[in-house]
Amino acid sequence: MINRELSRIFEDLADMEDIEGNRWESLAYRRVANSISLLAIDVLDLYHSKQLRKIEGVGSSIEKKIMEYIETGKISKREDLKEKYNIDFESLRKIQGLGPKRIAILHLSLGIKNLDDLVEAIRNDQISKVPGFGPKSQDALKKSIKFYKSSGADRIPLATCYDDIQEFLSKLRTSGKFTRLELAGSARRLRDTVGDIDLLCSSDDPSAAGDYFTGLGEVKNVIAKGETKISVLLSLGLNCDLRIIDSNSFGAALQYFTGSKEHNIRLRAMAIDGGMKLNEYGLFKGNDSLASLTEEDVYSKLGLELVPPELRENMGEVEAALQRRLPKIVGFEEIQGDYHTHTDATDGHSTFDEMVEAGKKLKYKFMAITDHSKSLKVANGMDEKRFQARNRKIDGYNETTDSIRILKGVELEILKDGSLDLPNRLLNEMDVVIGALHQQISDHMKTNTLRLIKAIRSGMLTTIAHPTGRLLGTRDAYRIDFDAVFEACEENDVALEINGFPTRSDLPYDLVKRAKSYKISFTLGSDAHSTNQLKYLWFATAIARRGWLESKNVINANPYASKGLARQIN
DNA sequence: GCCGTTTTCGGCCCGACTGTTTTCAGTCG
Repeated sequence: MINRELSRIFEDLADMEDIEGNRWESLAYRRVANSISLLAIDVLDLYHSKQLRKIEGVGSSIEKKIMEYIETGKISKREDLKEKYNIDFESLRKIQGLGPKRIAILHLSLGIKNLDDLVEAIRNDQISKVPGFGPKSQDALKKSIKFYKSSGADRIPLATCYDDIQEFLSKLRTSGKFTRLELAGSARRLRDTVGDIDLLCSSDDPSAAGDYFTGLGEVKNVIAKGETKISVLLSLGLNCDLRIIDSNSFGAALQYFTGSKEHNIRLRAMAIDGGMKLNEYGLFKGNDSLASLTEEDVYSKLGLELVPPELRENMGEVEAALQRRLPKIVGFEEIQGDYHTHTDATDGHSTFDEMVEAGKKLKYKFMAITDHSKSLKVANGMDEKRFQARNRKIDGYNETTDSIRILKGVELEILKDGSLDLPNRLLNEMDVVIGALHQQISDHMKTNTLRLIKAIRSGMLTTIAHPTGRLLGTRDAYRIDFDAVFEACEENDVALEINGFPTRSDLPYDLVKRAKSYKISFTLGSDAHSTNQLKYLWFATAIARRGWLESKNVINANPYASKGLARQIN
């Protein structure tokens, strides 16, 4: 996958154009760097299918640059600028407080090219003597470098920190220092990964509230502290911004700080077109405030339906809201059970009884037990004999209770040649057959795609498990022609899984939205390997919401769900 | 360099905070 590399290259170009004073080119490059970094699909595949222009912000000039990069490994414009600015922007830009301009000043005055040079210059007390810098700047840079080196990855899966965030929120709420406190930013939009935590509050005594906040035990370092904005580093390794807001403009502020940036830019441009101005204090016409108390007011005065936070990505939601055609996205409370769980019969850590009890406690109407098939040896995958015994056990259990129905399931290996890991006579007994690629993945798109399509056409699968195979921060999506796979799913009544396991989050939301344009159903699964991981079903639901799915698209939200076979409802 | 329910040209979001400044530029979100 070349996305990360390309995204870095355009950031690099943006930095150099900034120094050159070409503000708008810089803006264009930065936009493209951002939209490429959000893509789950390989830009290389978009190149092959001649769809580069479909990437947000890619016009003719940037399209040419991407093609040049793929065909020659270089972009001449960048090579030219690199002659002039031989600087490692990538590492230097990660230091808080260093932007392109200040990096350029340090480069011109001290010859600083990279992080090592910067550390050396600080050690020699050279920075504080550069015009525009001073002792405070030097000290701040020294601190930033220290924090950069001690911190790990910049974004972490939402599901791995969401409990911590909620706990932190509830501690703040019960402190009595705030009249209102809300989560904003990408965590409120339920993006699959978060880079920092944005909080909004109002208080009768803002200054005392701010002091309370910076004095918390969870706060490791205070980065900035003003009257309305405080920025800190939390001990759980995330930055946290707290904005202190007048309660009269809470709705406008909540809208503003929930983002996304791209969504807000669209809204503010709309405001301008209507002779208005939108900022975190409200929607204004001249000096008159038109809306500020609630988010709904702001959207309404702009002529829009209230857009759910999960959809605010500038991916068509503004147009839909304008035409009052926003989807009624599936509700968390509509999800009646889990389509993907494991037990200690294979690689899980909880027993069958423990998992079933936990499902019952969660008031699930159904739960599919989908242990691995025999070829996945590392997970102690089960053969036909073991599955038959397991199926009899499930039948026996279902006789004893009406409160939950346990579905006979399997996460089935799709073998290298696209054939299936277990015989049809066994698969016909199953309620849920989730076909999965785990082993012997090819670098060739065609090979992977044909392998999947052959399995889909077998007539035995109900669902494709974690379709892209990506692991957040570890492994990119497999190279697959997703449109061809979606088409095959549509033709053969096979559903797509949305896997809520934190490092998977697969399908990613943008591909969910793309798949929705086909007549495909979706199953949500936690992929829980122990009872305490069943909560990941909630995050699968979050992805479904971000992918614009309605309850009719999601089998788990459907009265047929407990009958098992996904193909029954298509 | 991109983009279009006014526009294929002329715009391009907006404000807080910081440090180094005598009024503002750079950075950040």
